[in-house]
Amino acid sequence: MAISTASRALTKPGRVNERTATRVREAALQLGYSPSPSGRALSSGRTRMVALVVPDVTNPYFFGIVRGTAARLRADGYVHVLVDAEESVEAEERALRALRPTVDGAVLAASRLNDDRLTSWSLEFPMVTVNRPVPGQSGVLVDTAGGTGQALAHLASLGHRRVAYAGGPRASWSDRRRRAVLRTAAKRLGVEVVGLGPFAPRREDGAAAADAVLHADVTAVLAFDDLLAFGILDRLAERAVDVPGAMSVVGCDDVFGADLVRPGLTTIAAPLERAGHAAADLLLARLDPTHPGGTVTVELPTHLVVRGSTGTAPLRVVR
Amino acid sequence: MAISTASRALTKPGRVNERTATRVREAALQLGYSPSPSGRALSSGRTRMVALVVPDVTNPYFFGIVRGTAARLRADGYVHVLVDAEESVEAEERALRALRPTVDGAVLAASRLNDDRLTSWSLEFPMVTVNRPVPGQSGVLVDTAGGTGQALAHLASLGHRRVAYAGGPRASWSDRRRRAVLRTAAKRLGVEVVGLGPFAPRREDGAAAADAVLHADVTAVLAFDDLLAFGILDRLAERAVDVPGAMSVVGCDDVFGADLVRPGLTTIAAPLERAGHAAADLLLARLDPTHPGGTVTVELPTHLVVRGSTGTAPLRVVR
DNA sequence: AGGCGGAGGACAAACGTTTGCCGGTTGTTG
DNA sequence: CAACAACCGGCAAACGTTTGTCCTCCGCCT
Repeated sequence: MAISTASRALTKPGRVNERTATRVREAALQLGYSPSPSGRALSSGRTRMVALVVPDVTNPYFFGIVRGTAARLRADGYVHVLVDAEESVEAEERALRALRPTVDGAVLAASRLNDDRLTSWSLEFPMVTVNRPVPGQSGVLVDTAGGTGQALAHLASLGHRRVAYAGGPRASWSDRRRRAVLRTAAKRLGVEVVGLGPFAPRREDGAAAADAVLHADVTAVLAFDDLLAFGILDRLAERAVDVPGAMSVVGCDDVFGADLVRPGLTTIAAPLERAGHAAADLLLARLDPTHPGGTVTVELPTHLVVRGSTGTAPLRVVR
Repeated sequence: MAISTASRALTKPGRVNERTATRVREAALQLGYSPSPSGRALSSGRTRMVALVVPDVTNPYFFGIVRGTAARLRADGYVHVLVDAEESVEAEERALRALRPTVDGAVLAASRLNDDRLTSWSLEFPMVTVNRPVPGQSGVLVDTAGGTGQALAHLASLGHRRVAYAGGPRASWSDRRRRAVLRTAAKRLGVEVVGLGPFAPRREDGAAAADAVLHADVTAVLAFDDLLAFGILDRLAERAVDVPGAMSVVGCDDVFGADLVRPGLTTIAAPLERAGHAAADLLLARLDPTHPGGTVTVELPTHLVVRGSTGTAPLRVVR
């Protein structure tokens, strides 16, 4: 019995006589044999591992993505290495460099890399981005811009006529798209939108955002994300501004915690777990050599979750 | 120039002539050479990977642990594979079985496995547990029991005389220890403690817990963890019970969100990031062949974070 | 009977390291 | 000057797979 026969018996159904195959399987079972991933990797050049890079593992925004990606990968017998890029371009590149020989591909969520670096990495090994379109690359996008339009309509129907947008980083693709959508939606709905920011998508930056909002003479604010919205709520409470009585607040993403704050945060729910799932799906397709190439972009819809932080517009006070 | 010389030049400082070593390093740099992890793993039997198993990646309790573990591992050039055991014993064992040949060791956070299985796995490969002592194994424990005593003292000093403990799963080692600590602390402080539960450490179970608490004629409740406390707060709000006016609530762990709820949750802060760090530290020590063996248990202290959910006891109403 | 082809098994090379061993050169010491 | 050690480079085996190629049977067809 040659080693090669055993190998084929276990991995190439039909290649060897069924009787021999059975004999091999039984022996394997009895000896407690399981193939060595290292040996496999060395021989095949594939490790069945995928890197999942996120800017910050403790940001609840990424929990869903991590979970969705993991679930899809496991279904195909892949495992993933989770990398925390610490919100830093250097750490992100360091991780990619270190992991490139180890993994078959990567999922990059909300990468901080610029287009050039991203493109250059995408030549090195198969990767899929989430919320970060790269020309010529497959990716998953969450249509928060569409949700923003919906949120604005919601506010308009509540009687708000002047609304602030507490925006995110200028470098953010999402932010750019949302500003664009807001412009046209505002015109359509007859609502005035005041763009503020940029603010970092962190709770601490909510104070500055809230102050800017209060200064902007509006009755409602759309925050770049939920973390920023949390910070805005904190600051508004501190300044004794009633939510939603005097000010309505809308977040984005519906992360863990959005229903913990009081009042509950009205927010644009992003299907993050599905996004992770889709990203892994795309990556696995690219890793499958039998699969036709080509780049695909998946865009996932969002929906508005209305909680207590939005209400009818207060009567405008002319000052 | 033999391959072996190059290998030694890169990994065994001093073994080859410094001039040769430099030459090798330069060539490596120029050719963009980096050693293949697969080849290394095959030859050395070590992969420089570690499994990190948690019952639920979306539970904020584990964020800190993940982050701390990752940081410590990265410092030694290890990477980790994050596994979501989905709160299931089967999934946990499946993951361990699948990963055993791939990783050098494992960190098990809050494992759901019973002692026998755990001991049996610990013979298979090096592992370290967090909050789950296994005889003869290294581990990290967070002293939430001590914190519970502190919390009870806090409540006593606010005038509470009868306090409920909304306990966690019977299988939980933490829960058992905390019940024991509460017994003696209650005696010392002259406070009556009513043990309730078990409740699953999830927000949804907070409703049942809150109802039990309201029925127990107490003025304060210590919850098994923050998630349960969140659920209790939800239910109390629903039933229009003022917190902390009519009922004080104390959580445990200080997870993300504890300062988002209104009122802010008084809670026993667990140094989770340090726990992850310590766990990785222990594991790396065991993986280092030059390191003396022996099992170590690290116990980390907790401290009470007082927020708005605890206040002076209301006057007792006799009914 | 001779030729053909398919099935099934074996051989060996290849993947990229690490490491035990050997041997040559050089320097040191009695 | 001889003996010996230290230094340093090379050879080859080993790790555990996968896979291209070859070989041998065996049945079948003409």
